[in-house]
Amino acid sequence: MGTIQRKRVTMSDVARLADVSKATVSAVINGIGMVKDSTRERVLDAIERLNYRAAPVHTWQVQPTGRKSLGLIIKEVDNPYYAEVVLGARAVAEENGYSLLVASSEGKYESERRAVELLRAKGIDGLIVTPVLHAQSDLSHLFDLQRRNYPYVLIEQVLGVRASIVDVVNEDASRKAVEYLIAQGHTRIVHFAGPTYSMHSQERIAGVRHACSASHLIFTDDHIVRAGAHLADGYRAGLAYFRSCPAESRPTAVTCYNDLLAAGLYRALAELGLRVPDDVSVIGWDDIPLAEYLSVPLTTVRMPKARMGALAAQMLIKHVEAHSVLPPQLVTLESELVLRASVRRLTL
Amino acid sequence: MGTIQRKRVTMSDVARLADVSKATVSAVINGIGMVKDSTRERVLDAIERLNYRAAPVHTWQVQPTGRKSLGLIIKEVDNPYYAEVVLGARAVAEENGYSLLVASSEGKYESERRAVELLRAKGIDGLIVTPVLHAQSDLSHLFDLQRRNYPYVLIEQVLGVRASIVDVVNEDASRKAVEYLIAQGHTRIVHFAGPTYSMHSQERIAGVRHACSASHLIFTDDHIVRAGAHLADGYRAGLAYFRSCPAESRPTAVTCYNDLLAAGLYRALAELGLRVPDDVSVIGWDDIPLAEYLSVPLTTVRMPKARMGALAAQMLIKHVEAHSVLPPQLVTLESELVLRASVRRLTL
DNA sequence: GTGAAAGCGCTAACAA
DNA sequence: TTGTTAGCGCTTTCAC
Repeated sequence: MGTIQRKRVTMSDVARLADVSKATVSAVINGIGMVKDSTRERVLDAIERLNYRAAPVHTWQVQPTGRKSLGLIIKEVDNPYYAEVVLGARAVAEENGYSLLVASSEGKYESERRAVELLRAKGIDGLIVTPVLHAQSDLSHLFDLQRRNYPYVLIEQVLGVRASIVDVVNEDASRKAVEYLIAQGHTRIVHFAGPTYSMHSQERIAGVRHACSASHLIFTDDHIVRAGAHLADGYRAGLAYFRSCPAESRPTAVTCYNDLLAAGLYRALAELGLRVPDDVSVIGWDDIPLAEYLSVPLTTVRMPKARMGALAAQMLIKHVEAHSVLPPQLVTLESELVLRASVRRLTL
Repeated sequence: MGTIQRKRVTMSDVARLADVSKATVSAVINGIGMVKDSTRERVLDAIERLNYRAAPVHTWQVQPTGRKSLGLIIKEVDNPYYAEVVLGARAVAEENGYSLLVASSEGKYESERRAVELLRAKGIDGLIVTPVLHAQSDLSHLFDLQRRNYPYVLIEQVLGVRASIVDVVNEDASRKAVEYLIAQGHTRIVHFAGPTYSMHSQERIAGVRHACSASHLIFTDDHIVRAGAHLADGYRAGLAYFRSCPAESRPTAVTCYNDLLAAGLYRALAELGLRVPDDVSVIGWDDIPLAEYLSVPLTTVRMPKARMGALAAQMLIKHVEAHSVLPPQLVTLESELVLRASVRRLTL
């Protein structure tokens, strides 16, 4: 009663209390070998009495089957974009006998750092990271991995790290999207921007900016609306922006950091009595499954989400299973503009 | 060249090649203590040459800060329902200094089993599981946890396991939903059912069935359409069902296993020229964020998703940190019918 | 700065 | 069926 646990309860404690040897305790716990029922009872009872929990065993021998594992650190749990990336990575992992463990940084550097350290320390075989953009861009946790010769792959570029990377050319896609809008006769374009912790967000802004200036369109910081990454963000930003926007200077088209933003914007526009695409054209990014199921199917820049995850997993497994240190590998994928019904051709 | 690696490369090998002691190698890897630059170089070089990867250390001492961890096994990565559960669990975990690791079974028993074993074997401190319904209902992996006195919490009931559980009364909610439809004058109700591996799916079917029979409504197996859990499933099933359904016997209302199904159904109906709610009323389940952003905001049964995750995490942490074995705890939450625009009042 | 040696909690091999 | 013993790969004193 009220006994204070000073030290971790160990297998020896259990053995002592049950009056058996450690080996017997081990046998009971792992359900191997034959142990007399009465003995098992005693052991189990001792375990409960002491609240004993076996310490993880670092089985230095061949990994027991089904213990191979990969980690994946994403940035937003509730973003279908990452869901598809996870699914792609998971498929490849399973194919190769690996289990996939996912952690999310939710855009916070500290969380990412802790997740990286945790997964490595726990003996997960390798890591895929979608790194958050950080003010001071502290890469120490990644350098730490390098030092330890720990296999990892980055999804999304991060400057200053020599590692294997899978990424997409974002600027290119932005250009295509904006050029398409311009070709349809749009001249007043606004961009709803994503979170600052995302490199993709930055690249998409830059892409839109360049494409506009290349076409001699005016695109200032006023044409960038900081929105976010979720449905509610698109709704809020859309409502605020279009409410305070005089009808005559209203943008004819909006490009959104992602499809979720676009879907939220749809609703805001509907509430304001504005129709898509008649009054406002909308372009999204990612091509999440929802995009084609919206009331007005969404024109969007398709990211090869599952492919990115799959490729990263493939690369990672190669590194994990290599008998020697492999040189970093860089794969860059293309994105593609998917034309649907959310953009209207303007009469000139 | 071509040296075959017979055994795992160990720290001793590195020490030998670098001509230092194991302690020095350890110091270099962990970046602690002062090591002469030239020595560090030699060690790092040896690590690379041998492709050495430090084995996970089972630090029997106090866990280094930021190593506390919880595992959560979900059933579908790309289902916003689980995203919310994860978010709820994650928030509580972080608050208490735990990192959350997520694995998905994708509805497959084998995956669940492997994930459970992996997370336990790797020394994750505790587990939350949304168990898949399995034909033979093999619970051995859960009993294994019991035997090991390993802390875990179930989300969704599973028969025959004495464990801490967080769940929702599904049948009740089904009844409320159907009674609401009936009160609105609906008499021809069809249910789009979810995947067989989900207990919730079964319960929702049963709930609808009971509610109908309680109101002397005809509800046979013909009124159950096996759909699935995703947008595409709702679309496919919707298209198939309503296409082959003579107009005069067309259901006036559809209840869907989840909101995703409902959203997919929306699109199918639109393509068939049927309007929601004018021609067909729709009720969903879960109340995912999307529900209120649909073109016709969806009436749905709200599941306390984040709360379930949060509560499970809270319970789990209590078990993990308890100094003695705690008795299983059972929490049952209520769900709530959220009235939106997708159900029409029928004139009689 | 570095090395030798002790010890961690556990499993495995073998003897009883 | 059970106990004894010998490791496992790593970190950690503590001399040098």
